[in-house]
Amino acid sequence: MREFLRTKGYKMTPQREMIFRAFFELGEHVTVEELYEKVRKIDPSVGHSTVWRNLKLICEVGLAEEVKMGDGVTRYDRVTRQPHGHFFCTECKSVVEFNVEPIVDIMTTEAAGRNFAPEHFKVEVHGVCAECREKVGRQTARGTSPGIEDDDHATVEERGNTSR
Amino acid sequence: MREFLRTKGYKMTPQREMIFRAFFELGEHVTVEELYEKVRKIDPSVGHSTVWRNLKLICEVGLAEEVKMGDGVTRYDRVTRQPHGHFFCTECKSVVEFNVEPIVDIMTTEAAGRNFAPEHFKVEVHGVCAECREKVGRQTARGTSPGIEDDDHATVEERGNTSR
DNA sequence: ATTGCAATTGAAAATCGTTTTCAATTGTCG
DNA sequence: CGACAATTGAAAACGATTTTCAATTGCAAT
Repeated sequence: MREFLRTKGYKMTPQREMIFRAFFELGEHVTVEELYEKVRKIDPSVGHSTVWRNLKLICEVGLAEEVKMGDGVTRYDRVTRQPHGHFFCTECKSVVEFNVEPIVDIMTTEAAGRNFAPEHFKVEVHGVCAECREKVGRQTARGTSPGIEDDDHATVEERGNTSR
Repeated sequence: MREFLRTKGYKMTPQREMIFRAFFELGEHVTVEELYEKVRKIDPSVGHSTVWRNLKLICEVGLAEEVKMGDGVTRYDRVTRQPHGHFFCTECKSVVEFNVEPIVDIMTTEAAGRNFAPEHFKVEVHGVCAECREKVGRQTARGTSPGIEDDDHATVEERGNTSR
């Protein structure tokens, strides 16, 4: 690893090693917060920005990539695995993966037709997972337009707004 | 429209009407900034937060939805149109759409198998568009051997480059 | 019309995730 | 060993978005 980084013009430091290791020990879809937590359990002196910078670095050297599910939190995914899509549960925030090979094929063809050079594919399905469907009894399944009943995303600890 | 909103418990106001109208006059992938600009050309007294709030409202009543392309800027898309994917050029920030029906079919099947209730699909291809490839001569493509097919309707929308 | 009240507004301040600044420290290479 | 660029930590800066708050304004019931 030290070598790998050196060839790219980066130095190895204790903090960096710790952060890299922690990142790869955490599973998939790691958030900075999670990584930060894990790292400072080992060494509380490691700074906020150092974790950030190194997470970025991991991406820069091609070992991970950002995954944003429009909820404001960026997650980071190792790139070692096959390309994959994500099921995002809007209720419990869980993330499940699925195979996207056939989809990537389609997109590749589509891109070629436009002389567009694809570098990265992103395929997401937002909805409600099996467990949450049971709990909440929500039924927005079919291809119908989502019910726009006001006051959704309940049960989740959102901002405690009650004013107005 | 006034009626439509009233039934949902919202009032119509001059600002609101102006903002709604402006939003629908602007094309696709509208940013708050663009909308704000357009609105305050008509009435400079309209506040920042009012535009924001109403854009959110447009989404809430189901007339538009957020489209985040991982570059920090949220765009808003009318929901009247067919579901579509986005080609996102990392160089010039242009956005081009493509049909995703076959892809949605696959995702729907995939979701059904997991008893996942899909509400929204997001399909993106990030890469370099035809024009930028010529300019920069970049070739970072993967699996794509870009046969120079007919480049048809490429509705390329230039975007002001916002640094970050 | 007049009234009551919740919805709405504008301005400013507050959040939140992320990035940058800066001085001090530490790898790496000659 | 030194020099020097890369790295670090803390704090401040940032940009997008949200909230606060007092003042205003639709709208429904009088």
